[in-house]
Amino acid sequence: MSASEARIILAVDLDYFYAQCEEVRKPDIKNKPVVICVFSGRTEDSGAVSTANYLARSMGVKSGIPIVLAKRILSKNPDAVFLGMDRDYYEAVSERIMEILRSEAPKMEQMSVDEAYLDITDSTRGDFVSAEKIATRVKKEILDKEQLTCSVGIGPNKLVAKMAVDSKKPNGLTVITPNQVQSFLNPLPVGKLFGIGPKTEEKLGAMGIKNVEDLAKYDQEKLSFEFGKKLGPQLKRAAQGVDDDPVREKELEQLSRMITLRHDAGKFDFATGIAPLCKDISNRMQTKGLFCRSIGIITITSELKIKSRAKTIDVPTNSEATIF
DNA sequence: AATACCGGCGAGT
DNA sequence: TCATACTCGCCGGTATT
Repeated sequence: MSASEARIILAVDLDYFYAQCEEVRKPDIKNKPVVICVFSGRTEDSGAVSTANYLARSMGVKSGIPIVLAKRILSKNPDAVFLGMDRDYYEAVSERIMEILRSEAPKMEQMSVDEAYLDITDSTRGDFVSAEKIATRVKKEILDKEQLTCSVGIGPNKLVAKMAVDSKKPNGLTVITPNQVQSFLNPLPVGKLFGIGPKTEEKLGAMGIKNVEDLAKYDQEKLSFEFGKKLGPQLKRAAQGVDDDPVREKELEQLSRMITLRHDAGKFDFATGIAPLCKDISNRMQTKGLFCRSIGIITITSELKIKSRAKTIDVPTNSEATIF
């Protein structure tokens, strides 16, 4: 790669975001275990934990576990706080923070409500010491203006920046320069590599690939055969810390609305069940001035199997009736 | 042969 | 029953042009 292509990418990740937002809003819960819940309404406490503050995490409460399990874990902790998710509030906080980040670097890509990448190649002129100063400034600005901590990772591309930010949380700042990339990634188990989840980790393990170094050295042809012509090469490149994906603002391409049915379906009246969801989606699209041609429905069965059906129409729409 | 679409998975927050 | 609500990307297969 020529010197002109070298980049410096900064990844920002707001710490335990929903729970931290609640701590700012309700300072009295700051030193208690805080658990943000998505109540499904099936029974009293059915649903899952969205996120939890670090005190709750230290006791074993983490994202995705059932609320009843979290309550069991914290049952000896009378001051534990369980709050329903308030997405509108978190999104409002997020928007203000994303504005701060955008003002720091115009090349900004928001990945989710609490994560973003900045391409700071230009303002640092390729200097990682200068990059670290920007990171410190960003952290201070978010803390001063919103009383929130975040973690920052800096690397030569999005993948390494992401791996760096994940390596030290909360309130972390990790810099990985190009000549540190291999020693940083090599010893990690492949499952820690961004993009490799449980299924892929299992399959790689069966092939004798345990850590990132094993994957980085593995035969390209065999990887392509096992994982396809896209994912195969991508896996090896990721293991080598190579990633050319540019930082760019992405347009929202999918909007969805999901609910848990109050009871198992048996026979289910789609007309009454789906109508409110169509209305929600239509409202959101009209607010954002969006139109769509592809409309689908997804169901998840009691065995957690996914069934989906989709249609593409000729004339773009955002009308409730058409979507319905 | 190229492109679009479909349904199912996998991954991440 | 312990198992939320999103969003994005890829795969193999089929349909359309």
